[in-house]
Amino acid sequence: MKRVSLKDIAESVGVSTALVSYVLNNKKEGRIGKAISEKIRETAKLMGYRTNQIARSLKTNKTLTIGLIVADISNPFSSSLARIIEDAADKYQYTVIFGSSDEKLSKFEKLIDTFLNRQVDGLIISPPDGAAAQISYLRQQQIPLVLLDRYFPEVPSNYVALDNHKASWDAVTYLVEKGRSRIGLINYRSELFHLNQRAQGYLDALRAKGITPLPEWQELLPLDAVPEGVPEAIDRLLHLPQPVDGLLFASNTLCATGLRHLNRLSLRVPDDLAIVTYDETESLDLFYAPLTYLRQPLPEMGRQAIDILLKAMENRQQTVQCQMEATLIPRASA
Amino acid sequence: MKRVSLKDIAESVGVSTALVSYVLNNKKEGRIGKAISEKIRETAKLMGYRTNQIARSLKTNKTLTIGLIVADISNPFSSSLARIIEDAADKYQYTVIFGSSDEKLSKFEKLIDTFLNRQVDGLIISPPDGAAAQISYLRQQQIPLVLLDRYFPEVPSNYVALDNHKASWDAVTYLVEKGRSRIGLINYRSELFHLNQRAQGYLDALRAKGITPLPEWQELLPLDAVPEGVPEAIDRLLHLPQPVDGLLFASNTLCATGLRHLNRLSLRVPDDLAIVTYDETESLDLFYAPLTYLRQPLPEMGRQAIDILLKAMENRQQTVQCQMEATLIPRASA
DNA sequence: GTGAAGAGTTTAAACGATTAAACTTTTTGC
DNA sequence: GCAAAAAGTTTAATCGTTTAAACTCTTCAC
Repeated sequence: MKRVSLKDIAESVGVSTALVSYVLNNKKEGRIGKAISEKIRETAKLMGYRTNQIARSLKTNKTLTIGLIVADISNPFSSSLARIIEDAADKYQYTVIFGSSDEKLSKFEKLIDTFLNRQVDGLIISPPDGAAAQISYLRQQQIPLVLLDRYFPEVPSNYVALDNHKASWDAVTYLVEKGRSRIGLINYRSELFHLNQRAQGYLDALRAKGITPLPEWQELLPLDAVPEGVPEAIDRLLHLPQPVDGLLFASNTLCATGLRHLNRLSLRVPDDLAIVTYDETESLDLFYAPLTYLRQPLPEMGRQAIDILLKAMENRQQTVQCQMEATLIPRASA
Repeated sequence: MKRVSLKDIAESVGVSTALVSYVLNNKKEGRIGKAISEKIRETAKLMGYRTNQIARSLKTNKTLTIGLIVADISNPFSSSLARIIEDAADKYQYTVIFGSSDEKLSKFEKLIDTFLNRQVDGLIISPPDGAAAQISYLRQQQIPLVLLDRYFPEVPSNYVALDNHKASWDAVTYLVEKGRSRIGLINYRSELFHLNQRAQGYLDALRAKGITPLPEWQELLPLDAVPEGVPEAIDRLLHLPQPVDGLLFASNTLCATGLRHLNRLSLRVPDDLAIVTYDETESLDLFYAPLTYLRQPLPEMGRQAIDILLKAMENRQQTVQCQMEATLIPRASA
């Protein structure tokens, strides 16, 4: 069942492959005989022709493919973005290949390698900790790229990210204004700038409100120790001499794990503990006190990422950096 | 910043491109001079050579790419499978391109088209309603493929799917044995075989237990009316002259929407209403009565799908059909 | 009638790899 | 010493497109 090529059509119609190509691509408008053009189209359809995109890519040096690297496609945050990017890319005929780095630099490098070998036209990347050098290499190689969700302030590059400092600031300010004064933060232990910004915003907001943040209010967990780590962290925060009365989760995963644990405790949200979390997941609704959360504008972020990427693919010069704002959605938990 | 090709290396070293190709691909082992082989490798590294996978694909007629079509990559069911498939594919050097059909035949056809133009080596597909003809076409074209989660009993093809009849049967039997006698089912209105099996298993299990299922116990919702539909359906079931005392959700989305509504009602789960649902999501844990659910063996399903696909890519003849069993995980809701 | 313009089509190279087959040089056996 | 085998390397075709340039007819103006 050999696939039909331009040549097959050309032979069948009795013309050159060039003509077939011109007709099927609507090039040389008007300069092609009506009758023959019809005949070619017909024959192509009849023979079930489909463009070999690989051959075309080789010749045109465009694959119409975008590489998407996320931390973990099975995380709702990533998969929501993936969906938005898929749709936006599709509008411009682009197809998306994806990979999950699992926050591991080695996996990340492997994915970059694979995607470059496949000649992707551009990359949308949520880089893991330590990927600054790779990003900088890609830029130097003039690979069109946009960082999404995370970036490295020391490495110039396009990015679309949340203003995490402000988001944390808003969340903490809100908690303080709701009367909380000892506010905990559960975050990852990592060098990732966006996570540090989440911490910094938290600290700065507390200080701005005249509260001196205690070091023990901040719980930092290794990236790979969430299931056990979060419950322990919560317990520590609740067993301080002065237990926290407010809590901010720095990610959906931390929060989901945390809520499961809180469900088992006797304390009551929000009376004993007010909670705000980053990110939106369906589970936030089902907790007995639906969670107050920081909504990231994912649709805008995804669309912006594609827009910037497309621009970068045309013009490799300029750098676009896009800071988005989170919206605090107040609900029952705080 | 032109990319480096075999030719560039060949010229730089002063040999033919053939030799460079042989060396870099470790072909013709032993038949190549040690010194020159070293030199070539060195130069390749120095010049930053990377294989142009597009050119290779054109020649070898293999793209090392798998097309994955799901209903919606942002649905946790799909993205979990995507992740498993990504990992399994990666083991064999395959990359995954994906697309969401949104349960629309037209989108599905477009995706198939795009993926075939891109010469994917094989397809893993969760087909939407009405896609039987396309599947049958693909088979006739000898495109290696595996259906996942759904299949068409009238169209022979490889598939990996749940034994949905048994899963529903188990769930209903469990509910009846827990003392429930009026059991509702919230399902989609569709021709999709797997959904019908979920309904059929439900009906058969009731009858096997000597219960005559009332038609009004079965609520069928259009695929695009979940947000409004589910609450209404629940209300109808609860306002029957003899309200239902057990309920089975046929999917994670139906359930998530349902739980949100149930949270607002005064009735108590499981006392007033026992619930079982298909699929696993983190939100099931956070409902005040953690949900009893039917766990699909996603890791096995994903791995099997890749296994079968790889086999199909070698040998287009045989058809493998793989029925998996769901596990009922009893928890607080029933 | 003739040269130029226009219309319609073909030629042929190129993209960057792979690989069978051919070729050249060295080694080996006797 | 010399043929044959082995070792090492090159030649050249090919995959299926795209596309500039060349080519061949008509048609038209004057």
